[in-house]
Amino acid sequence: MAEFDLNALDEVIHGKLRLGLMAFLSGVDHASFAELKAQTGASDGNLSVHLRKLEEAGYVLVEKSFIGRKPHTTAKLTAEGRKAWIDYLDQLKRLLGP
Amino acid sequence: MAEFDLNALDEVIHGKLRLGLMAFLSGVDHASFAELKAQTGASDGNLSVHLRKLEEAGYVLVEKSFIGRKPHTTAKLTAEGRKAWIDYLDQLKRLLGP
DNA sequence: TTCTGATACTTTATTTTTTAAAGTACTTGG
DNA sequence: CCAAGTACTTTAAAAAATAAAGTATCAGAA
Repeated sequence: MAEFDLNALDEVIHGKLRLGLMAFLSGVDHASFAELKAQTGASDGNLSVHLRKLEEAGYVLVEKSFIGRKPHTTAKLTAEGRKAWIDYLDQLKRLLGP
Repeated sequence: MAEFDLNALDEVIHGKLRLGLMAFLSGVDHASFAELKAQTGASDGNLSVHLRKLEEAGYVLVEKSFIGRKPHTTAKLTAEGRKAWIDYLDQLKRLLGP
């Protein structure tokens, strides 16, 4: 009964944009909204929405501050997020085979 | 401007269930509806829908025949599907890093 | 100084996907 | 024959992704 265990693939991470965000964030300490936007090519709206989902899942920590009067958002992986990322990668490898 | 090129990730393949189907089909010559269902754990409805999407994309060839009076469906990757699969894997590797 | 365009976001609405539910058709075991 | 199971498809409902519009600030040009 050795199934291809699809349910083990983390939904939250699997979405394309979020996958890109996680991949990028896994390689840096933190990143700004603008950096994430440039790296992933996402629209503002998309980025905002998906960043929030990752935040709600506890995978990224989003910090909002002001530079002068302009809002400035930075994101970084949480410990939980890093773990989820590693797990996701493991599952993917298993799924994709040898 | 070296972006994480998310758009290069094939939408059709990326969906979880279809990813599982492609992964499984890439390792066998062909498979029956029942085998695919067992391997992926998908419900009948889901499998039917996603199999059709893969078919519409030209990635799998679905053949329907009768064994006695019962319908029997088998699926196998097309050449195009195999290529798309390899491309997908390449893109994924690139995205996920080193 | 006032207008224009750009940055930095969020919220809401629209569309697309995914999943779940129900339905059809046939077969097999009791 | 009847109940239960296989093998699907179709339709409807839920969830997700994308796009559009809106708020607020800033920076440069007229």
